[in-house]
Amino acid sequence: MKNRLKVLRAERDWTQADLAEAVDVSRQTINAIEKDKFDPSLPLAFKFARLFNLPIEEMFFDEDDR
Amino acid sequence: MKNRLKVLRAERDWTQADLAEAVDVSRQTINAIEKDKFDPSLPLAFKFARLFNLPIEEMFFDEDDR
DNA sequence: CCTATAAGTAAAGTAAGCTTTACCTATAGT
DNA sequence: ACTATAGGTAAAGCTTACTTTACTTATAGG
Repeated sequence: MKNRLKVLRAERDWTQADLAEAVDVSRQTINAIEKDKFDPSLPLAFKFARLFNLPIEEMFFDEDDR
Repeated sequence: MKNRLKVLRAERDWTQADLAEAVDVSRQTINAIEKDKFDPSLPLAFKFARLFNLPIEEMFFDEDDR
């Protein structure tokens, strides 16, 4: 599972810590997701979607889908 | 997190076992998700989305969103 | 050179997702 | 009444998501 978090963050000039606070997880969790260490839970994916006002499918990409 | 799996299944006349097989999880997992015992992982949500050809946000609903 | 800030990473622990086995209940058909 | 099929549920165990603490590296500004 790939994602666009780093870019979306950059567009807003947010740090990993800023984003972590915004969706209420630890900074390490954001780092791990950006580095593809693991996938976010579905509830967390919804939080990102709401925060960035984007559909989940436009921020997270299932490898199998292509 | 609520979901429309039961309805989507009914529309296709599929059993929980059928759906489980289609997305490659156990029947108990489908049952638990339908009964809101837990949320699916994001990868599993993507599988449902692909299977039913629907955006994730049209099958799963974040309670906080309203 | 020193300091501050951002990012990367690792270890240990808890919590949530998911599996397997197994049993129980409900409904429908014979 | 018996059988088959679908759904509900529970326990034990494994894997993955996430936390906390803590150390490291990179960059930029004084």
